[in-house]
Amino acid sequence: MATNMSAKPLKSPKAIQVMLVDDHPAFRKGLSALIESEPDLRVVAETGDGREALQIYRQAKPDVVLMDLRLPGLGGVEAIMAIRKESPDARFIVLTTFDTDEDIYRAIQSGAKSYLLKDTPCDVLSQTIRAVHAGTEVLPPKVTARLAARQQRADLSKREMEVLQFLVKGRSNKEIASSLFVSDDNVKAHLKTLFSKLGVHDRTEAVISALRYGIVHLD
Amino acid sequence: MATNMSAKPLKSPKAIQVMLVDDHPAFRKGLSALIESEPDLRVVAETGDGREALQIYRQAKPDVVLMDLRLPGLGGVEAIMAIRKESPDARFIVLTTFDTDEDIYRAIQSGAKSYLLKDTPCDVLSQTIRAVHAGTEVLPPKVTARLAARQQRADLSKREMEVLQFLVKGRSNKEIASSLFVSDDNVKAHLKTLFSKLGVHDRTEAVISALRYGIVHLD
DNA sequence: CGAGGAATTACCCGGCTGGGCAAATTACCA
DNA sequence: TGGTAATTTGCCCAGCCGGGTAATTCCTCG
Repeated sequence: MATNMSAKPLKSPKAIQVMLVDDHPAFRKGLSALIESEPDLRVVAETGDGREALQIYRQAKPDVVLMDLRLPGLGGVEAIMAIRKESPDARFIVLTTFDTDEDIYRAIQSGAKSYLLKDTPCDVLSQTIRAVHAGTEVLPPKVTARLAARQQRADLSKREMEVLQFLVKGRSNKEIASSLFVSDDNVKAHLKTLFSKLGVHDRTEAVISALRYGIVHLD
Repeated sequence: MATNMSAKPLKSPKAIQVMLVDDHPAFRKGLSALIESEPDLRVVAETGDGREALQIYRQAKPDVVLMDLRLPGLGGVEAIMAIRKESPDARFIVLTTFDTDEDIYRAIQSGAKSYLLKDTPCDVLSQTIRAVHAGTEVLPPKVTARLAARQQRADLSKREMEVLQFLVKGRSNKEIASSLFVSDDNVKAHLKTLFSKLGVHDRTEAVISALRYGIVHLD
């Protein structure tokens, strides 16, 4: 605790520069404490807002970004894509509570190098930061399994996604048809392919699996 | 930072004793740092497991418990009830990511004195700990609103709940009927009252609102 | 340029679903 | 003990839903 009475810097100038993006202040505080307690790691920026993350990244130019997925302002995946558009070499670790197939898939698609759940032990966290900084991808077995499961599933077409959005709002075929300015039968046609892609037999099951997979959300 | 070189204790012996129950190590670390930075607050115990919470409470006898809801081992509400059975005066602050009507309702029913979301600012957190220790109930406006909304809704009967459980599994009327050893028509009868209580017109909408309200979950 | 996938519409049909109406039994509370 | 709520079964019926089959247009990729 009291080993740093002299004027020399607490951190090596070559410490890995970490940025935190998470909307839970206390969680950020915990991550900070954790990271700062490692001699070779350093927190150089943090925010709880997705949109703000982009600006702050520009200023701080961190080596590694710890990013939550559900954020006010801009989603984590969108934030990653926005930052990578300007800085393709940016390295991201997604750190979140959510572990659906689709969340994981989209995060990796967007360029995240690792995907960890928030119940990850502290030592694994710091190790992952070092690994990702060194260029390694770090994916826990469960995450890899989910990713594989996702890739088994057929992608939904654009129209099928639209229909699915209405399904999780509880809309009937007629309502969906008139919202999309198409015929009743057309909605039924899309539902048929949607059901087979999701491996279900009716709309209620479709909503349930879509929510389970994380393809759509309730909010 | 360096004001504590002497041998006198860092904390007043009368500091409020706080216990943390949350399965995110880093979040707990953040809460600890936050609480320990207040002279009148002190973390005396922590765990990430619901079942363990009971034993640890017995040993530590904290003044206030910060409790998450989704926990391995035993749910937060169940843990609160178990502890209050032995120690009716125990004071709980629920601190969670979930904010459904039903989660809030059950937490308050179980005897929690406050309900905060994890994105709560740090200063509000410490203030709430002091307030709850002093015997005050602390409920943010949004939480109060949800609680009021919950009380508007009619309670579901035991049987209606059972039927609802099957609905969120995607079961058909026939399947539900044979699982419950009742007639087809009986399931339809329960669905009728269920729909009217939830304010919906079909099973898909019923599943959606039940999930929204937090009456049932997907896992 | 041809093949294939996406989007669209159409028809038929059996079955499940949801609404309305009625009634008997049980159980618990006032 | 009387009333209220929960649980149960039954019947009728209109309508939405899901499966099968088919054909057209458009766009893209090889």
